[in-house]
Amino acid sequence: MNVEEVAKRAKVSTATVSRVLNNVGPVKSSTRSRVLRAVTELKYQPNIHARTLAGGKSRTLGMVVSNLENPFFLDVFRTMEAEAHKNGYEVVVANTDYQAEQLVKSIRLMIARRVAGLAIIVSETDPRLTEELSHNNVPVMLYDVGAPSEKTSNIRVNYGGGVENAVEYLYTLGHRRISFVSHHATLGPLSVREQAFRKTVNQYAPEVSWRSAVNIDGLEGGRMAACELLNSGFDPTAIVCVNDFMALGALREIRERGLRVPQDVSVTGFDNIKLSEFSFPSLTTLHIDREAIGRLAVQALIAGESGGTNAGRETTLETELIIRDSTGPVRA
Amino acid sequence: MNVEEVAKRAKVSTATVSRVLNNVGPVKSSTRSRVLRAVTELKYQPNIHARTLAGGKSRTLGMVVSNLENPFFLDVFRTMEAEAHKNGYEVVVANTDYQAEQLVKSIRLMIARRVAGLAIIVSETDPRLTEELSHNNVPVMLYDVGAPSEKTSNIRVNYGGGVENAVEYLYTLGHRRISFVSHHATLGPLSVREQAFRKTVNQYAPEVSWRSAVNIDGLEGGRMAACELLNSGFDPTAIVCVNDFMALGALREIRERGLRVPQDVSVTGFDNIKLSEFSFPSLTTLHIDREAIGRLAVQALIAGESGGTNAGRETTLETELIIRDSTGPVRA
DNA sequence: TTGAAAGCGCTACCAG
DNA sequence: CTGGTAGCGCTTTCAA
Repeated sequence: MNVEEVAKRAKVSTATVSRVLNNVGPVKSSTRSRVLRAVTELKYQPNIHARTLAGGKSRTLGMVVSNLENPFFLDVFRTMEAEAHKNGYEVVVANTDYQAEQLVKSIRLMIARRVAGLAIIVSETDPRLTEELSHNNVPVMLYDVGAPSEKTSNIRVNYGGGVENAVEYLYTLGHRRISFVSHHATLGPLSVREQAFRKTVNQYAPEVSWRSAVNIDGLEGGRMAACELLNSGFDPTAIVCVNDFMALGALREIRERGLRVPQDVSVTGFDNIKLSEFSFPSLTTLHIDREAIGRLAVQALIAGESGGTNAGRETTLETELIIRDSTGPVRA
Repeated sequence: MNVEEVAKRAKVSTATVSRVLNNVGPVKSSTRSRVLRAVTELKYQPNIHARTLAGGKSRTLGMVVSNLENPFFLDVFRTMEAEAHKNGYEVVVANTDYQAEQLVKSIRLMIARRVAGLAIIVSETDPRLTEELSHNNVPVMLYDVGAPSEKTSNIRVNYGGGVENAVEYLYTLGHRRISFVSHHATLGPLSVREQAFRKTVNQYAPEVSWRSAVNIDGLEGGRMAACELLNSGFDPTAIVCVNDFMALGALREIRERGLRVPQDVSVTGFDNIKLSEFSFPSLTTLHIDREAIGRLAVQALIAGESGGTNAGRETTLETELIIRDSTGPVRA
């Protein structure tokens, strides 16, 4: 099924069919309806590949994330998709599992697809990327990683500020032995977060001591990290987690040991994913506006595509401390 | 950047470049390496659209799901993707939010993309589909919905058997007032599940009474459904949830009211998502083998594409009762 | 073992 | 307002 068959049936040229389907150029309304009828009768679906090839432009945005399993990324995807649809775009997503090799593959695939724009929301990085990305001049939106440049917009979160808030809050509650649970500590954005934590607790040194644990991102990892901490003899009264997803795992480990949250150990997360309201106890966390991320990403990409001046922009989002039931005064 | 430039640089024809890139036909090894060098030097990425257009076949599988937010669907996606990659395919996903209109749009998009195969893992349906799907003859894999036909493979889960297991188990524990929490009761697959529940509890009537509540799929919905049930005066001692995701929400509501699980109310889920091990208390549930679903789907689609005989197949998966901490003997 | 050239299905430009 | 047609970048015969 192709334009030609539709054209034949509607007794017009393929050019006219194209005009009707794309709403461009003048078409007599009687002709238009004849074409439209042929289209429905034939159940014709334009071939997207032929379309992008001929038109030279794609209506698809790419999105690469580190871990779709983490609801944080899924939320961003959903808002990106909603915003994209509003503008007549589609979005395809790729997952890297925090592996640089996979990142490179995913980005190459996106380039092979000639996406109209590419949102890269990952923690890992690879030297090959900067080069390859700038080589093809597709609009790029980087979240949390990499320096802003000509063809690139950046969205960042003031993570340091958030961690600081959390730690200060815990200090106020009387906590003096505070732990940090994180993942992939060697990756840029994550190490920045750990440093922010260290810097903050060190402001209270030597009154406050700390210890951190690193594991894989996820429920399992959060649990194992908490396990390590609880076995270490450090005896933390509070655990600050790099994200809610890991915090949920930590919560589980703590309760499994018969410890109470927050009476024995306080826990904080980061992101404010939906699940954090539904855990038991509900999680104190720092809210990140995922909707803003998705919205800004799409807007930057679409603007960048049309040569707009939105590229090169850098936006920083602030976090907000959400106090729930997983934190409380330190035990006597 | 296109084949021609690569060809020029390697001093060969575009045909030869194509042969090298696709590993087809004979190419002298010296020529091959010359081409390969040109490719890397130029950072050439073949245009996927031109490729599928010229080749007439796509290496992309489509997947349409009702609710990516529910980890069940995400798990299927991940295994499909892994299996697809093994076979040199990609997969693109679309989300319907249980809306028939969105389903139709998504499927049209997939057809426009000329996917090599389409896995439809949704609960909603639309009369237009059967027609449109068979019109284009793309291999289709249907999960849980629709009748098997020529070009269609089906995967089903013995949901009824699972619900029966759960109810019997609860009966054994002494429960006599059992509730059912579900979503989208009007949609085929969901109503089947509710009927299975009713049928099973009715076997114990009048000794056992029941009441069900319907809400949206998700944490929020599970919570509201539980709220409704708990306010209804029915005073259930056990709540059977149509999936783990909703069960998590129900759990939250129950505990928020100061009721204990399982001492005051027992709860069961369905799916055995990772989260069900991490809730508090951990969730008794029925395991569905998502890996099998993803694997079977990809295999059926790829076989169907090459005209294999795998289409028309119907596979039914059994569930397995996983007993954890959210169920216990009824209170005295 | 290689090259020339004919499409794949569509859009966009140029005439009319 | 409409039709003819030249590509878009690639694969795939067919000859050489």
